[in-house]
Amino acid sequence: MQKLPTEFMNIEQKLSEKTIEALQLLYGVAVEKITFEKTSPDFEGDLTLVVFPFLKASKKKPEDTASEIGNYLKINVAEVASLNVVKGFLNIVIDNKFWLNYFQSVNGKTFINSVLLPNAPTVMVEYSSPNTNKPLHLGHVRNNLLGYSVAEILKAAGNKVVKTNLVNDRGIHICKSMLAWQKWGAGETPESSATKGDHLVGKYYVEFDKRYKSEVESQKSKGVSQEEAEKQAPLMLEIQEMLRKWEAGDKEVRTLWKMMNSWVYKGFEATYKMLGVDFDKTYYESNTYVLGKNIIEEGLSKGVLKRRADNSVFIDLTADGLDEKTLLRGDGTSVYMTQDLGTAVQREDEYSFNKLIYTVGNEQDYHFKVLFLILKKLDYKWAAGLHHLSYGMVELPEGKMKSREGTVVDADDLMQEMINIAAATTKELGKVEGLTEEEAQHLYKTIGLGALKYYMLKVDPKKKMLFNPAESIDFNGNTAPFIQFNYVRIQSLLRKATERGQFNDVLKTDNITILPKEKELIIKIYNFNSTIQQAANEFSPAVIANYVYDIAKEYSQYYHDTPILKEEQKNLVAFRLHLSKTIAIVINSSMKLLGIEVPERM
RNA sequence: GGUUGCGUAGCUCAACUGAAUAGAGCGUCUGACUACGGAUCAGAAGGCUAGGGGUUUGAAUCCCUUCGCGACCA
Repeated sequence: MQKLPTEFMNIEQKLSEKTIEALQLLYGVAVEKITFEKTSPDFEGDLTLVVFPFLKASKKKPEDTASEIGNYLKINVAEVASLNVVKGFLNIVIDNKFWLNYFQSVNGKTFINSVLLPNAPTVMVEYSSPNTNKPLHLGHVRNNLLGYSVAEILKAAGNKVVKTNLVNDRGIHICKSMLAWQKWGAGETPESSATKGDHLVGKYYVEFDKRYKSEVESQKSKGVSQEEAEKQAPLMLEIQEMLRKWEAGDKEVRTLWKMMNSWVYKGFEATYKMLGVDFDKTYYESNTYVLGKNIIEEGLSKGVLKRRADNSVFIDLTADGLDEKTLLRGDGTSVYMTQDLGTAVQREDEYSFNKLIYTVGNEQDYHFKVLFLILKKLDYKWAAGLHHLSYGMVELPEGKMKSREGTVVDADDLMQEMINIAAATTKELGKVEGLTEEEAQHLYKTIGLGALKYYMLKVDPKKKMLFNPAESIDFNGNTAPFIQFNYVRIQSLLRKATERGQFNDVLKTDNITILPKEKELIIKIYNFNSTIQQAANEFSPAVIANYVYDIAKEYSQYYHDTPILKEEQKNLVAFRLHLSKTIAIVINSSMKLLGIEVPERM
């Protein structure tokens, strides 16, 4: 983390200490902690103390109490330039020199330190978690972007991060595409059909579903009930037989499974690469699904788990407001929960993490609540570091995505679509002049995917969101292209200034009167580190997204009404250029945390 | 039915975890506009924060309740 000048770091604390002193001296109350707030933009000042809580002790009017405390601070804290009192709010103005000094100390520096402390906590972030029977869709996109961004934010906040992916590569749904391919695929491969592997396998999954449904329908027309028809359809019997063979390690089935999965992985790899996400470690359910049974034994011996008459094992969570949860069926087979217990323990053994973050949709809120509670009851002390990063569904303007109605938005198609829109818009605005074809293509990708990523990340993860592609790629408003544009404009400004020789290397801040907007910007820069911390604590890229938009917008206004290069005073021009440059660095760093690239020209 | 999450301008989202007149963007209306790069700028309208009650000096935020939407669990 960037070191702030001690003087600056101390200002809030100094004020806080002196306030405590004042309260003791004036009213004889002992207060442990005082926090200052940022002054509302409508009022003059930088920091604000709310005095309402002290009225009981002072037995005076809010205004008088505020003035008394204020006067004490003015005398005892040198950096206090002036004060004003509005009702119960004491607004403190900090000396301009102070902001300038601060700015000088961060000028042009990178804010995110990539060197970790030796005792940095380890945080594991699991995300993506795809099934190998179909390609990724819009919902996965939100998952991947969230997981990746949260991992980057945690890194920036000083954690050692391990990104993991748990691939669901086994089970009945995987067998479906296998069987369909075997029966009707006629040896089709990704190469022979020029199709991405995951899309090809997905096609057979759909094929199976279609045929199976028609079987069920024909059974029903013979008077069989829905439930019976589903169970007795020949395809269902075949698929179950295939799953049995897979579990028994049947050579033929396993070979088919391996081949089709390898197609899918190749497809996923391309999608991940395009999306810009990656993993340090990939787990496969085919390896982990047997885990967890030993934990059940352990739990039984500890008496935390109990066995029913039918031999199934369960845990009673009714005292915690939850239900009884079965962990092992009567026939000894395990359930999802069993596997997740085993996986968590295995990961702790491998990495001894301080935190483990599961990026999974909010439809699984209950599952994770139960999982974490069981691990706590089993007395694993690391269970306190488990966290479910739960996110809401992505909806489209036309409504919800339903795979059955064919309204699923495919991830690859979506990304291509975004790039196409970006290309069309960019060309229309005449921004590609002088770029080679290759550079132009790269720019479209940067803008298109940036727009997509920003649009999905700017919303609070736990809330459901509406995805509107056209709106996301707007060059104005709260969008990535707007932020990227402001970054690019600064680069252009700096180039021009360098040509004119206005950009001195050494920044001198003597005799500068800073504008209110400049002070605002400096304060925002100052808040960058605490914003990263907040985002890390909340596991929320939205915090960063809103921050970077705010600073870009503020800068945009500043740029518009300040003649940066026209000013006579040389050191003022240099200051404004340095301020611009630092803002560009903040924008770039923030966008990196969101996994978004910024172009140098656009 | 049980559990749980959500409900903020016409629309998409904020509000630093309880503070000042609830903020942006898009859209709408009214005026401006020969800067270093605006796909511009300045103003305006738009809100009983789903409804009701409570706690508090102070509530979009915490508690209770009704309604609406969703998700899980049978």
